[in-house]
Amino acid sequence: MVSLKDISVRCGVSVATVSKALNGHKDVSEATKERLIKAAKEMGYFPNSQARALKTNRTYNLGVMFLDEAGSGLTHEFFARLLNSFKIEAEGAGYDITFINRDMGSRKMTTYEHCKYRNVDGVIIACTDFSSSDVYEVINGDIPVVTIDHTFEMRSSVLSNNEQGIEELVDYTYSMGHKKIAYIQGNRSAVAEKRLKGFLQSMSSKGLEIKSDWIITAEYHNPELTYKYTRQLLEGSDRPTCIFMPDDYSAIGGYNAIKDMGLIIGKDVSVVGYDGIAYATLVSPKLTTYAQDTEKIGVAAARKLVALIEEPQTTFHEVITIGGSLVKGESVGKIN
Amino acid sequence: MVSLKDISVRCGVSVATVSKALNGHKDVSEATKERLIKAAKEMGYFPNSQARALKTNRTYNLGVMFLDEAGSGLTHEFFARLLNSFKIEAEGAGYDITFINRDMGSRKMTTYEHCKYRNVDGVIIACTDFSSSDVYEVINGDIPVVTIDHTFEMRSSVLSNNEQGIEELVDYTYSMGHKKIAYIQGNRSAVAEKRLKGFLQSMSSKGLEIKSDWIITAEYHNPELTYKYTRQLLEGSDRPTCIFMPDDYSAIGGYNAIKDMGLIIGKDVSVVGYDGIAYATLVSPKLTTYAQDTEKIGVAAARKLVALIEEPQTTFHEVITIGGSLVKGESVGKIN
DNA sequence: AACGTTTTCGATAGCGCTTTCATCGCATCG
DNA sequence: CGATGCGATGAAAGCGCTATCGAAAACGTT
Repeated sequence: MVSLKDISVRCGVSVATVSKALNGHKDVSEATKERLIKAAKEMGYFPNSQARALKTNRTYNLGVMFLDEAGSGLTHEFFARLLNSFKIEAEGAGYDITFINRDMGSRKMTTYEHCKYRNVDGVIIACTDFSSSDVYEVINGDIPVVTIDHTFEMRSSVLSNNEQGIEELVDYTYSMGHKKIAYIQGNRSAVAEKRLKGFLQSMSSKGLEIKSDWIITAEYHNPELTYKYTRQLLEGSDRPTCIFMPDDYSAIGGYNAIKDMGLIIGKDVSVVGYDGIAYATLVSPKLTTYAQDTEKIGVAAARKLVALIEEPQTTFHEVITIGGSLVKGESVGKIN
Repeated sequence: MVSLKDISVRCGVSVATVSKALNGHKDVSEATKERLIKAAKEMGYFPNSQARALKTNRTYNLGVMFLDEAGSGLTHEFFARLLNSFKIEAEGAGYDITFINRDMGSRKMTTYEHCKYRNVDGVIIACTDFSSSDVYEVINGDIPVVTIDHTFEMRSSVLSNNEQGIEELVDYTYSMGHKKIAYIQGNRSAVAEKRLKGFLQSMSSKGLEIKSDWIITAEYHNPELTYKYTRQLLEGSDRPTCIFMPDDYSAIGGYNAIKDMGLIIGKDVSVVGYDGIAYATLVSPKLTTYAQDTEKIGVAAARKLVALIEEPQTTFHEVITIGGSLVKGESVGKIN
């Protein structure tokens, strides 16, 4: 590896001057600056990020914290898309992405300790158990943090407009004539709570009856469970005409339940998802859902995090809400 | 941040001794070792990975190189699952994962230069354009590399048994009575070639006719294109009884084409996918496919890469093939 | 008691970089 | 012409850590 010293020797200047020239300081003449930059390029110089980090205490590395048990995590399309846009935006700002966890190798450590060990400049927390002690430790630490879909006091977060999303879905469903709507929700979480609130408010503002039997708690990303509860709902004597599913993926479980019972989706029973994943437009009938703007969420999170790192004085903590959009599929039929 | 020096001061020993004690060297007495380790824990000490890397030239960081244009990449389930298991295995061995790309921020650089900049100990290359100059540069560099689903001379790789997978699918399809089989394949690549070879060999070994019109090149992960070609195949006067799709995801495009034409999957036309993604068992009818063992592939890649890094003398380059398994869904019907 | 051997520890150098401060030449000015 | 200021450069320190080597201490042996 070619170092600053190599360049300095070849050009007959000091290491300090080379460093300044390459970092665009102004106290070095244009002439030598040009000469040194040219030499650096010719010699294939690249700075050693470790050495620089050691000196400056800045790694230009961002930690990504998320849960990866139970096959979720990377496999989760919402998260994958989010991470993708976050990554692109962060890279554009000059930051790399590193996964942060607890216990790397034989070295026992908490996630926060891991952050310290790697010296990440900031952390994004998404798709995880926000009540875990690992999250708590990071939140209360001194590293800039942005959380996704969960807010903490004195911290920044990016949220999908979950409440409004559900409301729009209820509006649409109602406009199609549905009055008997069941609601299967995901794991207990801030997101689930927001959505449930949106659902309940919207229902009651329309004067629609909310049967407690029709509010069911299942799990996100679990089609089997949704399958089970969908059957349960449809086997009752009083059937809902429309069922809200926890998310698009688990909605497929609902689809299968309905099909298995010999009913027709969008005619006998309508279905509503949430997320707007790619499959939503591929399944038949196309799923009516609310598309979260994962790209915007990722970008917003990256920008906020970078701002918190680079301009801590002039950056304030805030809750950024990103709107999504209703996707009218074919899974909600008209009722007369 | 508490450093070695802090510990050394508090315990009245030298920095060197503390370092040795914490790294388990044998030239320090059990007594002091114990004492120092205890103090380190009490003081919340964690080594500074940058400083260590600077000295040892080992970062315990692995670079992941993959394409993320065109919405593929992280969103690709095959890759996401692969990365997940790779990550878990690597972390178990004490390595972190960092994404490696070209041009981070304003700093123009090739992927290889990025690796040098971050000093990654090794690189895994997957899901990318293996003919790109960026890959070429890394392959010819001096960093340990493992490639997925593509082999290079003098380098290690992990492959899915693509050839055999397709053969098993042909065997099964044939056993269900199919003789008129069409084959839609993905982008030109080593994988596509292997699979095509498997298909052609298997077909001819059974004496089945291979119509050149029925070998179509589409794209991986592109349901729209598969939709188009599936229609094209079925609109011809001579219809295949079974169509092989590039992958499970694009198979959904085929499903839709068939449904839109008023035909029934598994009865009028049979469908075969490839990959074994989660949706394969959720769509209806369940997709017959060949499940790649992404977990094993990721684990094998991580193990090989770590071996190449840690025991370069006793590790040889090899091509590791990971077997998958036939998934009999409901999309291939019996023909009399 | 004298010597060799082993164990335990510390001083030191240096990884590659940035940053502070001193230096020095040179133009400017009263 | 000496004082002043300014632009350009370099010497040196140090970030936190590991590795080398030599010193010192402890031990065993005759």
